[in-house]
Amino acid sequence: MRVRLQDVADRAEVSTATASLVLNGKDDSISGETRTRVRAAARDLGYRPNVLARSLRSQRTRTIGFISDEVATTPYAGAMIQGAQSVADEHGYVLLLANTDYHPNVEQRTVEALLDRQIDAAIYAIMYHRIVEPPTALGAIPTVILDSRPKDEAAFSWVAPDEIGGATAAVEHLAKAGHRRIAMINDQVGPPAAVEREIAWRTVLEARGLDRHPDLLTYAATDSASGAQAATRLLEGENPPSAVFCFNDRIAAGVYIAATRLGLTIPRDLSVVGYDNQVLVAEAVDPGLTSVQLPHDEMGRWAMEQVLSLLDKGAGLQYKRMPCPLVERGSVAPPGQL
Amino acid sequence: MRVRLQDVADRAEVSTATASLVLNGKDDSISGETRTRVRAAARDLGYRPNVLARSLRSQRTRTIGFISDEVATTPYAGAMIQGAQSVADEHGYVLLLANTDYHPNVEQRTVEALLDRQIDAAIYAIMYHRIVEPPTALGAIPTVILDSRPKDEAAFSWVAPDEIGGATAAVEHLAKAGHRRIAMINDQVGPPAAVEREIAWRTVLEARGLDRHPDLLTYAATDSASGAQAATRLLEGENPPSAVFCFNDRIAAGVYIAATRLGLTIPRDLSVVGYDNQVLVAEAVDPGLTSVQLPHDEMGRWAMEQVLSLLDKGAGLQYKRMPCPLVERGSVAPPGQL
DNA sequence: TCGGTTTAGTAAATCGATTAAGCCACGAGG
DNA sequence: CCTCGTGGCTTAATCGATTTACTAAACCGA
Repeated sequence: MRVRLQDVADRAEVSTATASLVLNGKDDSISGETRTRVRAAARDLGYRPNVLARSLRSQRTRTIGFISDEVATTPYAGAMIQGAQSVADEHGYVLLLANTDYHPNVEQRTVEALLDRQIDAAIYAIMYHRIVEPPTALGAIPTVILDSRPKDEAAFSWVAPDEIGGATAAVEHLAKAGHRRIAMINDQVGPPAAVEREIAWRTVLEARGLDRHPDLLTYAATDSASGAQAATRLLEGENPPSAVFCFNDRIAAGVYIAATRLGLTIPRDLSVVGYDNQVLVAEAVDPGLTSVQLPHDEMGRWAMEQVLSLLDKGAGLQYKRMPCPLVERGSVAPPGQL
Repeated sequence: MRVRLQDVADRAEVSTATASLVLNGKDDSISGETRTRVRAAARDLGYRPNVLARSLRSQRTRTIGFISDEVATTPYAGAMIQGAQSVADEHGYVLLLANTDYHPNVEQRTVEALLDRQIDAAIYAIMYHRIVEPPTALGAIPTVILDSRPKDEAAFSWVAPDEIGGATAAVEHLAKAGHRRIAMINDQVGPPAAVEREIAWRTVLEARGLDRHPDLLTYAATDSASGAQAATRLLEGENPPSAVFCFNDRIAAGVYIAATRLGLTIPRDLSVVGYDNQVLVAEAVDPGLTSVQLPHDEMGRWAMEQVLSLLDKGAGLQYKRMPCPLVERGSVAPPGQL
């Protein structure tokens, strides 16, 4: 059996009250001699408090619920969990994991399972496909939304990638290299990220007076095969672009495939920029893919910090667009003389 | 404030004992009329038991600790967490996450944080780089080792990929396509997985009487740049292989890069098989990479099932090598006439 | 009518802490 | 000599459930 406070108290020949007071540093009114006796007893027995019992009394569990719709499906979630977990750890908190399986009923059930366990607060990490509306049950505790925006932006703290900034940097990078015909292959499903990246792309073209022919915009599913198809359409069209900005790295990989099949060399004949900076993809292609990094770890950290300050300092709601830095590899060069 | 059992009891005009008995189905000695009253009260008030209080009494928290050295670093962990989490969920259990950061002190600390929270059991998921020795503190509760083997194999249940089977299938696949000079690019660090895959490769070559020239084996770091270097060595040697079996998909991606630079076409001039089946990599290259799948989800599920049966049925220790199926794409063809 | 068994429910202990309130002895002040 | 204050502890209530032991009333057959 585990050592209880009672055991410590017995060994030090004091009451549990005294033992508790000493071990929690509220020992103003305890004599130095007793203090040492209690501490020695605790050390000798290897006493560790039962957090359950303490939490029941204090009404705080130092546990944060992490609710996610795809803990595993993408490599994304991992980095966010990692970030959140490490901040939690620094503050003596722990993460309780839940999974919604994209299903409202499951979500309802798992959120309740967390609340039943008296989590102090929650992080609702729904991948950035949509505007979310967290289950009402979460209204009972501080909740921060991670990697997405709530329907009611004033009701929750939230953090999401600065898509506009990231996409702008990507397109500017191409423009600065000298490209005047910069195409975009966007996600055909049209999640918020896609909408924002497209706006940024369009804005840069306008601001710089670049070619804005409608053929320069096309859509694809977010896998490399679809990306290759879309790129082929683009490159075999009447006025092929000299650079392509892709919704994600998988599509960008498809652009590589299409380019190679058409006898084009990257970056000599075609420059490419991706999004997500999936190292696995970006380094699997040759030359390495220049891509915009999604700040998953930072967002996870920010979310947890925000949760804790909501909890400890009773701070107010906040939201943040986390910068998405451009990671340069070898897929961008000045346009060739075609 | 949350609704307590007391509130339900008050509303139904019974004692908390009766309310508890009814709500837990131990109502043999409670009249039908009272039963309905209690249940109605609970429903009306939306009563949900406080799991903390229950756990304190019952000494079971229905919580499993998931200890990992890289929750996020690889996309692997996600799938294992996912598998474990979904089985846990089916049984009304919940996952408490911890992170060792590869650091024994941190590990010690976080494991204790979990034990302080009275987890019922643990899964110790250390990525398959090494033979592990879980912290002794875990001896106090049932523990299953996931994706690796314990130093003392008889002390824990464990599950790891069947590397021998997977690698054998990969090399056999190449041999059956007609290749007689099958090279291997292995991980230069030499984790258990590398050792086993190399044994399997060697065994198939021997069994089938294929070329076993020492030049056919070389080593690389597990990224694509190093893979490309190693492949270049191999292909520019005196007797280049017609097929390469790679320790992982990133190295395989390097092989693609090297082949292209040398003017070789995959699979016409060179067949390639990878390991890990990282979809992101395997589909980013052209043609798609044939690769051996690591059964992360299945291992996660198995580990959790084992944990729960240790817990519920007091079952005995077990271990399992989970099969690694070969996923065929387009990177293997019969050898050309060189 | 009486002892004995059911039936239906309750009081109270318990899990392992925290903490407000109270008690006792001793020394100082009036 | 009595009271008051204070240092140094302890007692007991509390958090929200579960569960054992017990009671009170109804019932039952002789």
